[in-house]
Amino acid sequence: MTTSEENYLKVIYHLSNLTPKGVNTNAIAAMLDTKASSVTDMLKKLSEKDWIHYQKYQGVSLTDKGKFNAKIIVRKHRLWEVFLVEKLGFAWDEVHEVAEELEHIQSEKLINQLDQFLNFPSFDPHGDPIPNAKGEIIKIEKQLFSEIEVGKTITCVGVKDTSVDFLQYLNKQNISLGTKMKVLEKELFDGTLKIEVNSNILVISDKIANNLYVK
Amino acid sequence: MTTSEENYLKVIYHLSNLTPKGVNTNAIAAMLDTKASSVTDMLKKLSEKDWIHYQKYQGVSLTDKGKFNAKIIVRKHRLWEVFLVEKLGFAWDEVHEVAEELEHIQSEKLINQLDQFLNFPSFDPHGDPIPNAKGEIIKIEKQLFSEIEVGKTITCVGVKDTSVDFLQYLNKQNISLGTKMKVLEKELFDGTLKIEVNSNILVISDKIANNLYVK
DNA sequence: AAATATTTTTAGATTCGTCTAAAAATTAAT
DNA sequence: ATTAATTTTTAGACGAATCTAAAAATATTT
Repeated sequence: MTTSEENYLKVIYHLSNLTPKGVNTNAIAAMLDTKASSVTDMLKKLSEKDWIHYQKYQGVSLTDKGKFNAKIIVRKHRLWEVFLVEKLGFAWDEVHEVAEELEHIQSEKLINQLDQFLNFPSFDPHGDPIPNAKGEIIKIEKQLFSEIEVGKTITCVGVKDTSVDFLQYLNKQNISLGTKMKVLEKELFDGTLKIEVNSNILVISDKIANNLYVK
Repeated sequence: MTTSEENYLKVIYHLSNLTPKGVNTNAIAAMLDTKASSVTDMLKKLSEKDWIHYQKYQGVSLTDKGKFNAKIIVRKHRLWEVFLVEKLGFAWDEVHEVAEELEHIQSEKLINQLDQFLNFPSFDPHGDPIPNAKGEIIKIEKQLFSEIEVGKTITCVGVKDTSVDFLQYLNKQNISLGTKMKVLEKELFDGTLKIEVNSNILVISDKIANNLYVK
């Protein structure tokens, strides 16, 4: 499996979890920062290898084989992220790019030993669950912060957007996994929230609240 | 720098340490398991980038820039090998292939943090020295086992050949880094040695003795 | 020093993943 | 239900890294 093929599988996997029906060519192209025509070419190849169901103009979905492969790539990505943060002292906003490279290293033994070395972590530094060697993922109930009622106190358990900009914004506000936050006010007009974090009052936008998972 | 370019630099670096003059096209091709014509193509590219001195038919040598790059790749390779053995429980005959992939991950921070995490090791699991971040390598005096006189007791400090076959032969004979060995007899005709290892008597061929570094 | 063998380079082709531009199919709007 | 807009696919090309086959340069042998 080439690096390029792996990247396509991973993107289709992530998009499948958002789009119940088939995944669009254009959506894949946008995620991979490539052209729709390149995507079509690759879809044919992935279909040949029986990793996706593909019918012209109808969008794609992963086969069982393809889904398993995708999960293993996600597993590798997230385990490496844990390694970088826990063992090498990286910040959560520094790991993505390096993990994008490390996830393509081909060695089952490597990844399973790494898993053991890290004590079989269940979540990566952004709160996303790590598939086990069989591709199984534990599902945790979590809500978007934007859905929480006024007066409730919740704990941050994940981020939806994992971009450097967003993560650094959270750093600046001292929000990280495990941070407790109380919703003080919610603006009906634009969804802006006034919240209490670490005994400070903070105003966060609708967009921020829509990218924070809490419990 | 592409993976392919890195592999060429690394091979030229290793061959330069054996061949004082220019490195041959054919030698590079043999090491990379490719064709001489492919090598010529790449040499032109490396020369363009000022990583090698190249004149048609004259063999090549690394520029200062090229040599530094090569040493950083060697540094990465050997640090990853240490990681695999020390942290993930790999045997010394299992690390090469995986390290060949890991050495191409592009992140200065990654490799320097890894170095620190491993406590700035000086040698890899095969006894080869690890260049520091500046590309400096400590040189240790060591001899080939084949050059040791009868009656002397020495310690294994490295292997010249790092192939799986050779390393597994050493495993079988319980020879590893740090193993003490005494030369009991040396056959003049073919260089065969009779030695004492871990209170056992062992006969090793000339070829074995020529691939073991001792002190 | 000429003939032979070896090494290296060139020329042209191939595969992979990508691109642009244009055509075809699908979806949305009037 | 046409027309218009969008999405997707096809056709043809390109750069990177490789290959084969043949030509050119260098090295070796007699």
